[in-house]
Amino acid sequence: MAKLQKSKDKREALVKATICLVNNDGFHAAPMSKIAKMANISPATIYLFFEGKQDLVNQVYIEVKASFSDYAFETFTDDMDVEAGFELIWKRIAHFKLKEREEAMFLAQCDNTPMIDEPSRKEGIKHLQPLLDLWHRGKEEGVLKPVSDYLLYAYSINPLSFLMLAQHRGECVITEKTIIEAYQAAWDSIKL
Amino acid sequence: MAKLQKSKDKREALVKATICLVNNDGFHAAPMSKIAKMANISPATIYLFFEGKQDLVNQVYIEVKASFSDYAFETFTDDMDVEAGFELIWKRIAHFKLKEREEAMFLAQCDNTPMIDEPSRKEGIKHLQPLLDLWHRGKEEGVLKPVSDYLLYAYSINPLSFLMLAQHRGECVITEKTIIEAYQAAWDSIKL
Amino acid sequence: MAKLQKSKDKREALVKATICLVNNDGFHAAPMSKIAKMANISPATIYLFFEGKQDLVNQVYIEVKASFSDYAFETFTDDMDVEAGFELIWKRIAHFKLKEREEAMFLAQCDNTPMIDEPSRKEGIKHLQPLLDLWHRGKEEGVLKPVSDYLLYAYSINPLSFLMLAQHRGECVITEKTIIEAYQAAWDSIKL
Amino acid sequence: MAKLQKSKDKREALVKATICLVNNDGFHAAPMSKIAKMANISPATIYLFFEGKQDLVNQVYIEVKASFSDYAFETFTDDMDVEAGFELIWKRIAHFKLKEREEAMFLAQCDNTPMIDEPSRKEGIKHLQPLLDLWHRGKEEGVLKPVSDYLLYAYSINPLSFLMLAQHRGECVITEKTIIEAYQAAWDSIKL
DNA sequence: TATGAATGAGATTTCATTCAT
DNA sequence: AATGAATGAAATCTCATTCAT
Repeated sequence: MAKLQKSKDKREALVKATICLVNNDGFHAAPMSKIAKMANISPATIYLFFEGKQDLVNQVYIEVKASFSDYAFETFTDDMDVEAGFELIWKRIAHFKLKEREEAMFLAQCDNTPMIDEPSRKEGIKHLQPLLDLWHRGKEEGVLKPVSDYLLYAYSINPLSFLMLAQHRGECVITEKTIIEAYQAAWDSIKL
Repeated sequence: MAKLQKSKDKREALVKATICLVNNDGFHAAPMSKIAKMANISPATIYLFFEGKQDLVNQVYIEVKASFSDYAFETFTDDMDVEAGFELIWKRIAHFKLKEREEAMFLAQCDNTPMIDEPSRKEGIKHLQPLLDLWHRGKEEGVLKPVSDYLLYAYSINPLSFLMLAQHRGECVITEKTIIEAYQAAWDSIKL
Repeated sequence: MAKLQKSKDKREALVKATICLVNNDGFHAAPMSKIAKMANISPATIYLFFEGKQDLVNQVYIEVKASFSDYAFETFTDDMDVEAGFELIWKRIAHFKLKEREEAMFLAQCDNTPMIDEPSRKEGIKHLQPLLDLWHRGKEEGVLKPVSDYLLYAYSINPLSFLMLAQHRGECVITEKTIIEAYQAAWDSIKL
Repeated sequence: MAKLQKSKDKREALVKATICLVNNDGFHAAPMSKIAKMANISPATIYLFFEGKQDLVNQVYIEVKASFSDYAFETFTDDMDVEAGFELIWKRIAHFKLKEREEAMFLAQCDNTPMIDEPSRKEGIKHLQPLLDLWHRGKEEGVLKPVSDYLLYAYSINPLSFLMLAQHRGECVITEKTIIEAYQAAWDSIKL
């Protein structure tokens, strides 16, 4: 049990290190040796947990995406009305991005880069289903614009990633007020 | 003259090859040797035009960003009223992204990655000034929401990049109808 | 322990190979790959011990210089009178140059070339202090000419390097008789 | 004639550039392209004057050595008595090294490095014959120690190179007084 | 004669991965 | 399970040299 714990700790450290290095230097400047050093383990040990670098990144992506989705939908139930449900989910997402900046940044980079392979990307997206269902209902009820989910996502969810990145580069600061304004913009863009 | 032309051609080929390879494989999987091969020149020749790989990518970014901005603002004059001006610029941007998919993709990846260094990023952003001026006017006139430019950009411009990427991955198709819907979402998100 | 030993052996082999190749071909014709091959290791392994080629050469220089100085001053104590002390040191130096031809040759090349960077050169020279102290005393006692240490070194110590090089090129042979004659010349040049 | 002059100028510029760069960076850091740039000609043009880099360096060596020897022996005639003749030559050599620092430095580096090939080295040494003849006479007359020419050279001539190098590195300054002291040391080391 | 452009060959260095322990 | 050492393969970059003009 203690051993198993230690093993989990190592894996956890690896995941953290990967996120941190990829965020700051990009995939191409995050060598395995650096990741290992930052996680305080030997490079060779990485291969006990992951098949290789691609697998490491893929798995980190999937896990972070899952943790992101879990957070986003934790308080949501599908009996909520569409606007309330959307606001709830949106705010949870925004909160996650503020609270878990490192993980959010990592996802943003993964989503705009050929860094993750297709199967893993698909796997990561699956968790968004509750939101898609909600949107489906919203369109049926005439609350949301009758446009594709990609469009809804592009306008109501994805902009948060852009704001995150800008903040990370020190170009702007995201405050509580920003969040309120952003939600308004998000909702305005998709509501009918 | 003929020589100069040939030299320009080589540079041009290099730029094209860089865009293409980075789009498909990412910065880390676009080695100089591959870029050279695709441009049909010797790897050594790259260094006649660029100081190194970082410089190559930086310069390509700046050039593509400039060509993007030139296109976006070509028909815009600052005597237009805010909504008309915005629609004009927005549609030019959308058109550019449809027409020059490769270049647009490249920009999307650069803008979401620590691939480009800070000075080059700054250089690339400078060209957006006319849009920022228009927004400034829009806020003064009470046509636009009184929020930061980053927010306006995140909600009205950036979503197009997301749609581009999704299309590139084969997840969705962008049609004329999509563009109309997208414009509506964009304008709804920022108009007062 | 066995492992550590092996690691030290590799480093040792690298140092030996560097000295040998630089002696015969010069810095510019001693590529890392050749050095690695001669030391029977992979080129990549060099970088486990040294930061790069410049660091490799610098460190080899410092080590050889230290080993040279250690030998030169091993039997010297500062209670010896000046002439006896000088003769002792001089002969040790001469002996070192005859015995450790490779190392002596290497030092000669380093000392006459912009091959070693300034800090390392300074580091290497530090070890000569006992000789400088002896000379200081010699000048005070009126045994040595009241001239700068550089002059004393140039005339009493450095000529040995020239003879070494000439012998290495096959131009002359250094015998015991040569050493005796050389010492006489050295002493004559600096004694008052 | 004008053309011939221009051609000679180019060659001259090449020689100067080679000396300068090798002095400051060493043979290994004096690429043909840098030499060409410093001489204000195209790299290709070097090959109109020299067969390649090795040939360039060899020829520069031979020329500088010849110019050095010419200067050294210009005022010497073999009817002088040994001490006077030696003093004359020695002082001319010292003067050359002070006056033509760049060229002297270059020779010092060539003489301690596997930079020059054997035939060229031999060629360069030939010019020293008058000094060797003088020494031969000096030994016969019992004025000089009966030791090999290499020893005489090592102790009476070569030390000047060491002083030059030390001065170039900024470690010491050679003044008129230094020259007088150095001559004394030189003569003391070889006179019987 | 002179050159700017171009390059093949090779130098240095990096890195994902493996292996002996 | 865990690792430090080691490395093959490949990446970036340099340079002496050549070629078309």
